[in-house]
Amino acid sequence: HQSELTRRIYRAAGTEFNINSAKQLGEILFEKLNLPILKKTRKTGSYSTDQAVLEELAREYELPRLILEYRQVAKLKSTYVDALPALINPATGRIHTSFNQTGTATGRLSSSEPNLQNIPIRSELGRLIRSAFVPEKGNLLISADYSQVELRILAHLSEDEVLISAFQAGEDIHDRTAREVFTEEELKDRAECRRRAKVINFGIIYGLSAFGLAQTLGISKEAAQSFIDAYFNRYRGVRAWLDRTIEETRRTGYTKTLFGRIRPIPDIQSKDFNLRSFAERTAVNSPIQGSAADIIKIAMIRVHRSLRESKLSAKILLQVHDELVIEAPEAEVEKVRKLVREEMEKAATLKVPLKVEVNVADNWMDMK
DNA sequence: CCTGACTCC
DNA sequence: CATGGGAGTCAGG
Repeated sequence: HQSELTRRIYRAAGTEFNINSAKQLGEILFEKLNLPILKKTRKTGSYSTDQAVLEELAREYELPRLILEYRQVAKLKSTYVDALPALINPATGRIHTSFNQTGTATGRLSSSEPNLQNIPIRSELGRLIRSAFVPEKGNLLISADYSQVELRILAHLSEDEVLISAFQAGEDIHDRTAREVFTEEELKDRAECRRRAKVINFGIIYGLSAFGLAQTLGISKEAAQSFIDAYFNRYRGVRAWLDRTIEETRRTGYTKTLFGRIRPIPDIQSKDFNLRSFAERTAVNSPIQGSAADIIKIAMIRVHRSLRESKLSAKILLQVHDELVIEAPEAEVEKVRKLVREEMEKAATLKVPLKVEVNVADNWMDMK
């Protein structure tokens, strides 16, 4: 645990210091121990000690490895373990978040005080925090999440033939991209190819560059560029849509979601390359992320209405961008499962089906 | 109050 | 030339 980690860090550093201070840590790593300076921070030009830097240094040195572990534990403790119990409302015995409906640029909701849209799930230790979220006695939690909703929206918007046929056939989209992009020889390591294809698929939605892909996959920029070229060679419709969307945004000055939500993108006409590049990535991402936000909002209304009309007492507890968490009496679970899937899948009719995964458990950790 | 770090989709 | 979209919270300074 944390105190043991702290001792080991002081020993590796050869001195005691405030581990939470990026400034002090930078001085220890790069001035006292003379580790290689891989990156400076953007605004202040100080030594970067971010995750990517520490991970690279951790290949050769002990201290950065310990710091990474310390930071993970410290964050989980301060943000969740220490903070959440104090926010239990004595009247209800529950934590109540605020959902903000006008805070984001794309139409997503945000959640605050506390943010229940960023409860840990990826790390083993972090996941344990989810097990503290439980339903009332006699009830169960139901989680319903849209499968690959943003890539399905991309398929719809771009009308790309390969993407559409993959989703219509119910294929694993990352596997399909792997088969489209990589050679027979490369595909012998199927798992690695799928992992890379997944990074590419998501990256496309964010306007990924060869440099960014190279960084993420730990490969050369040239190799990354050839993957991207291979992707666009197979997904011609996606390339055309990206180009068309940027061109149209440049002309009109705004982007629009499937349901008409507008986001002004003034920088798209900037002469500053940096500003304009950010604007172009925003212009392709916003209609995708924003349409997904539109769809789940429609789904929330449909689910709520349908639960009421069916005289069910199940309640929507949370929305986490592509997921709804519902609390239902055990006796209602089978009905609610079916109802939620249907209402979410029918919230919008696209050129590809919307698919929803439903899971049930007696706590939020065991739901997947 | 800003920055940089960590958490999520 | 810089280099993946959208958020919130925490600690340090």
